[in-house]
Amino acid sequence: MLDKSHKNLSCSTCSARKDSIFGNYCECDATDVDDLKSSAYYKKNQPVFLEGSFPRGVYCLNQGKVKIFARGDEGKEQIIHIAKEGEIIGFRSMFSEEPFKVSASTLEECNICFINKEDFLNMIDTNPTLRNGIMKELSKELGDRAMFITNMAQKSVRERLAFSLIILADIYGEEQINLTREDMANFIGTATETLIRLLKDFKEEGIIEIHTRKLEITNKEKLFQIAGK
Amino acid sequence: MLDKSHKNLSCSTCSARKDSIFGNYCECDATDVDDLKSSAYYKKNQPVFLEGSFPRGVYCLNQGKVKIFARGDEGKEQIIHIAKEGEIIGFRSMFSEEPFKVSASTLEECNICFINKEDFLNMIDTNPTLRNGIMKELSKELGDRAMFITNMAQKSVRERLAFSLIILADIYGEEQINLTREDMANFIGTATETLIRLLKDFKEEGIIEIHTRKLEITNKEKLFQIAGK
DNA sequence: CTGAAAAAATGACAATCGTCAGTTATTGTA
DNA sequence: TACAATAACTGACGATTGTCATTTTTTCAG
Repeated sequence: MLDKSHKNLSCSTCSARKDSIFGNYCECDATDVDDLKSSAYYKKNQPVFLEGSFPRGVYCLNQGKVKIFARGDEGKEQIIHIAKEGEIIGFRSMFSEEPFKVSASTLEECNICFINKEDFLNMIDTNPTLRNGIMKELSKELGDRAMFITNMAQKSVRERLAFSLIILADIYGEEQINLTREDMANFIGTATETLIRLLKDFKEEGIIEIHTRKLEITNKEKLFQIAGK
Repeated sequence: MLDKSHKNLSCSTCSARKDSIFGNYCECDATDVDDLKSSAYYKKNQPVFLEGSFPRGVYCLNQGKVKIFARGDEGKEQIIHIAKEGEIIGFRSMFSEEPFKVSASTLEECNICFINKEDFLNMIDTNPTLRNGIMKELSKELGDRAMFITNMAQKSVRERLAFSLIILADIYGEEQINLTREDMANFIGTATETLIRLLKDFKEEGIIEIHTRKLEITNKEKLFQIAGK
């Protein structure tokens, strides 16, 4: 259970900071950001922002994971990205001056800081290093999405599952992968039933161990092999 | 046949300029850019830049269409985007400081201008309007790709074909859509044979007319209906 | 601790779609 | 204009994957 007295959160002691854009690109004192931000506790499955709405600022993840997803025509979620500690989310629509094209929702308990739109844009304007970091980030993501699209279009579901498990293992790090079957299916782009069957196959092949909700990868080599390259 | 004496190209008389980032965001005189750029004629199916290489600058399309594509594990192309007159391509990897994640190749005869990396980055640094335009562009594309991924993952090939034809009609404007079946299949994310069969269906349903290579859309309403929303 | 609700799992079945193998049509060039 | 090369097309077939219906397991609030 996370500490809900979120008032205590401080950028200077934020353990996620080292992995963030702020940590990497901003020479400025952490206290500069501290004064601008507010913090909030989010419980599991709580929306952070919604497709179609206009951004009021950016969100910086202190603790917990957040899914970024779009909805298909029949309302089915397609998870585009899973953000972890240190990531800043929701800044794209601020630059494009469009409403959000995607929604964000917590996958577990989270502590999330918020920086106001004007303050953030002001930081970008006055801090070239931060600005370049953001541009680098945007460009990198565009490259990643090109690969994501290619995988979606050309790989079988089995291959995509292997590929996605590698990505998820990276996101979850030391922890075990902890997603509902539905979320995982929506990340891979398949039906929940198909995912469940394939997970069973992987288990029988000794690639993963299933501890109810949590997944442990026992043969990463083979995952790479199935995913292709 | 395009004029191959590309030395004549000038930004101030460039008909593509009004649709470009330069036209929209750059108050600076067109002659500023003119002095920096060089121009070149590309014949059909000529590479502009290649996945894995490092960018030396950016390319601005004066005339013609260019496909942007990634390759899957077995070398199969996945077309991510088709760029038309006025678009600037190849600037993402310059910011991310990574090699190109995608390749670009002409789909027809093209005239393409080139701006050196240093000159372009210098323009970005000194021109906030242009810079914001670029950031807006990057963000917009990220939003578009989220939708692209969702379509790929959730729509049937028939739905994706309808959707893609709408996009292609927009890109080709007054002209008729003119792509090889293979390129079109690689854009939609399907096998060439499947595409051909579906085009035949669409023709029989009175949605398109096929003039050998060129496609004409005769019932756009129905395309929207099939594509979903 | 218990029961209701949510999630996970299984089975049966059909449709979509990719693959392979071969034919016909078109294009570009000598 | 002819011919070789490339692209477009057709047919047959099976594997993959989605859908629907149902059962089992897990979660969580009272």
